[in-house]
Amino acid sequence: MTISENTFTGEFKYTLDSKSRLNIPSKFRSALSPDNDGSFIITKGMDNCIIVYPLVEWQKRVESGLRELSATSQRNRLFVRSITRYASTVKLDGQGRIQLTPYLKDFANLDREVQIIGVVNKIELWNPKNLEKLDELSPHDFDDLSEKVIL
Amino acid sequence: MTISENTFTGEFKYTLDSKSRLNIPSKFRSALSPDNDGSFIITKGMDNCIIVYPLVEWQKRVESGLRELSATSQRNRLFVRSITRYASTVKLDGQGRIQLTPYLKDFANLDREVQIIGVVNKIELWNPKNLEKLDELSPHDFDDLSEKVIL
DNA sequence: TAAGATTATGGGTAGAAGTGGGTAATAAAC
DNA sequence: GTTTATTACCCACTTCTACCCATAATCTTA
Repeated sequence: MTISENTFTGEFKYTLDSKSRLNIPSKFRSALSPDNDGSFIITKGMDNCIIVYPLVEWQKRVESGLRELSATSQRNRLFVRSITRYASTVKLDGQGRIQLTPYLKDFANLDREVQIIGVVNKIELWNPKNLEKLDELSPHDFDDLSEKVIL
Repeated sequence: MTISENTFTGEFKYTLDSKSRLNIPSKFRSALSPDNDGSFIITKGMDNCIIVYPLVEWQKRVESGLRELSATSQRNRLFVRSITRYASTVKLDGQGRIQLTPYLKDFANLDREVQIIGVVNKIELWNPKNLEKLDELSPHDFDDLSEKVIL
């Protein structure tokens, strides 16, 4: 609504129920543009987390990036396959939840607690413990990048 | 009537109520351009303060920088995540207040008294005690820091 | 100065949000 | 073809919050 569409920020700690269902924060749901029809693509992230893309964001990505990458080298093809292989479409249920696949749930070491983070055009799902382990960016790197973004 | 839109100057000392609501000075509210629809982004600053951006100011930064940063380098991923993680959208209520998130309130060590400072295109929220400490810095250090305080 | 408007602060409440569980429909396995 | 497992769709409960109304202090202006 007030937020620009398909842009997500903020952090939430929600719980996964016995049916592997996860509530998507209402702020994220309302940021989802209508043409997504309440659908996301969930797939493997690169840091032991699950990535959730709005359907249309995923499609953009496939068209602009992955397609070209996959044609070039074997290394790229492997990379692309590793991403698309475990990607699946999920749709919000009546209560605003999505269902995680067993593979992804296992991949991200999720049991009950899930840390949900908005990262601009996608959403990341973390086991809170894995998130803690993540190395913080060095102040130098932070400054360096900050200058490019001018926050 | 106002100096210029989305430009904030001056200092105020307001109180946080039992529901973690904070009044935004009326001078700041009237400086807020209408396209913000009364919304801000609040996030972590350096030195234990909270930074409040008008929504459109934040969006400019996202579009000019964050969104473009590639998701494929670990360094960039850490950077983008570290910024968006604690950023959340808040909207003025009927009385001109915003609600702080528990995390940020804790991060800035806020209990009841809040020092609100206009810093050109953003607003900073401080625990008055932390501000006193900052005043002890030499003017040179202060200037130096100010230029680098990006968040 | 008096009267009205604006501002800062407090609190109640209806509705929304997060969570849990039952059951019918569908798919998979035997 | 029958049984078992999974999924989709309801309904129920508790907690939280956005919205409303209220009051006192301050500012504006006639």
